[in-house]
Amino acid sequence: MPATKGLASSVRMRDVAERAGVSRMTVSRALNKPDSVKPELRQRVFDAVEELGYVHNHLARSLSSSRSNVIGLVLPSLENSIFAQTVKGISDVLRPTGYHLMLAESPDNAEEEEQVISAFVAQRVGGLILHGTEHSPAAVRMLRASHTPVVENGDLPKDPIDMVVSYSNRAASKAMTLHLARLGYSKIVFAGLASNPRAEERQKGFLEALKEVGQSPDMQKIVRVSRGFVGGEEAIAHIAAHLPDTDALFCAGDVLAVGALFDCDRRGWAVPDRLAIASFDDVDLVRHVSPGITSLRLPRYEIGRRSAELLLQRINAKKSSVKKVDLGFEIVQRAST
Amino acid sequence: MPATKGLASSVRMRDVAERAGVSRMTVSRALNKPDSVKPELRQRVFDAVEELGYVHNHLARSLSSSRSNVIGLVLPSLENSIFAQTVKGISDVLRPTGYHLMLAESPDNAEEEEQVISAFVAQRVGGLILHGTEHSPAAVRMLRASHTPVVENGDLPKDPIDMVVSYSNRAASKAMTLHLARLGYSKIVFAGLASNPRAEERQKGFLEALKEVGQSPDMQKIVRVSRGFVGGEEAIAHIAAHLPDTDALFCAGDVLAVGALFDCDRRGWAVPDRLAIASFDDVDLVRHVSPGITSLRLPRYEIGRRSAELLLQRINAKKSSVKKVDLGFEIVQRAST
DNA sequence: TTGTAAGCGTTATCAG
DNA sequence: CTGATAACGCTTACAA
Repeated sequence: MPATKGLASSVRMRDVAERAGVSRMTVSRALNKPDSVKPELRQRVFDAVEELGYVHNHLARSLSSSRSNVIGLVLPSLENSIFAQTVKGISDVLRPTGYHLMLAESPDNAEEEEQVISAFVAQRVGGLILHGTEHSPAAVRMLRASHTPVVENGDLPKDPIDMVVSYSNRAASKAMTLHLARLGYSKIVFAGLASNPRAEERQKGFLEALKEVGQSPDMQKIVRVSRGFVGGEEAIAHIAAHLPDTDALFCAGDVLAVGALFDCDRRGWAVPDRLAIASFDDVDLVRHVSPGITSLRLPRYEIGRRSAELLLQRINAKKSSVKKVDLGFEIVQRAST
Repeated sequence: MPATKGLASSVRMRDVAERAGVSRMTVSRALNKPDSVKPELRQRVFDAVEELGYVHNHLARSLSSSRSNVIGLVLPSLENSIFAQTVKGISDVLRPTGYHLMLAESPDNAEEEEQVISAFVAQRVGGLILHGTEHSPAAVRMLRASHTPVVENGDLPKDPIDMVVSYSNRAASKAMTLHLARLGYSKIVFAGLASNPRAEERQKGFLEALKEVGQSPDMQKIVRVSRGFVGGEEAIAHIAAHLPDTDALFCAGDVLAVGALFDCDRRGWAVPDRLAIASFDDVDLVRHVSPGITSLRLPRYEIGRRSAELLLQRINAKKSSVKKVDLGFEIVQRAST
């Protein structure tokens, strides 16, 4: 049993207790509920903690109390800075509460996500925020069985695991397409990444809008491209080669749209006269290029804030009322359309 | 003691043991060292795990074994996608080992970092990777006292906490400045963010290079700007107003450089003829703008990979030899200079 | 190869 | 307000 190797740390609560001349429980209380301990003893405890360099063992605390102070966040990728705002929203809520946020990256596929979720559940996190919208049945079962409070962020799923805070990818995509139609564009092409559930919703929204304005929801108007700036170039190349009369390009992501814009520049295509460009997700970059790109502004920060709030409410079992929050979106019209 | 609220999960190892008709130890072994259990029993255990939806409790495991399977990573910000590669490097090493990476964001100041480090130590992580280079004395004491293996990433500090895997900000900055001088630029301005230790090292490198080419290390040649694209605009505005004969701008970050390039575009300044632009950190964006921006390519992925490797070696107490790894950098010459 | 007993460092409970 | 004791769920050490 002696911890000869591995996790060291050595100083235990009992050491602090001895040093301060009190029982372990008094130390525990001084640390967790300072007001419940007489000022004098409390001070002795704090001094002992300081002198010994004691660091509370949350492992033991969680095990014993059946409560964790960590919230897990699963993100599909860190390459995309769009999540930075969501993280900030979560942190701002969590900071004053004593909860800590730990994130893990997981590719956008249910199997790998299951590994990550499983690791978080194994650590018995107090709650989980998931960006992915497609989950393995095993992951869902695990989450439900463990009663881990969960908030999903990436879309408004039909059958949520637990709580949802998001916007509708389909509605946003549809709204932008209608916006383009209203501006007079009639040959709109949609460029998106290879299939993931949110990308598909965005496609559906695009097609729905076409139908609504009396056009055939033609799959030919959808181009599937690679990730990154190069994806935008691919979209333009496709248009140049196969759909030359296209008058507007709607990209399912900022980076794609900027890549497309750069490529138009190189080709001498005037934006928006030869081709209008619109994008999904209003990151800083799209308003700094020229022309600025018309974009969908999504409530990234707010999603983080509300997610954390709901999680804390559920954990503290105050309200369990709210299950689904649709935070909407906004169209930012710029010079590119 | 009953877990009436909070962490639920209910299914314990003993439940699995009963169901499989074996002792808890056999379950434990089947889970952790499958080969040490007879195939038949092992299968019974796995079946029971499956049927009951059991998820291993790593809290209890770590507490009991004094070993953790999580590695913590502290990043100054997620806004900057430069860290995505480092995270990938770490993940690639960790994935096959059963270790899990958990990241936390911490602003670039020692006090807030201390909170985050403290949380990780409280969770008794198996190892820690820190990007910040400036740490509070308390944080260092805590890390040393807990014997947590630590790798620092952001620079090559004089007095490392434990291990270091990085490049030299000063050397990189100096090399790029000398590169510009070699190309014939003689009125070089350096634009950087408000002070953090790495930013200061970059300034020093710039000034050292100036001295080396026989120029006065003049603080007037250093502009302090805001974060983001707007910082690049500020740099150009400063040059236009106060240092109009500047022939090259060296930005201590990509986004700054791109912001500067965009602003030159708007002003009708030809790059590199009116003004050459170079940047720190070779992200995707800088080679997609036109002209492509000359940049310092830093070994982000490799830093992650080596950091994780060193950490695992230290944890497994194989080699404790390597303490400091300088991974260098590379200058990528493009059309902007 | 499997089982038994003790303990990891904390907190819940209840008595004082 | 403080302390003794028994868990929390797992693994180490040792015995069979």
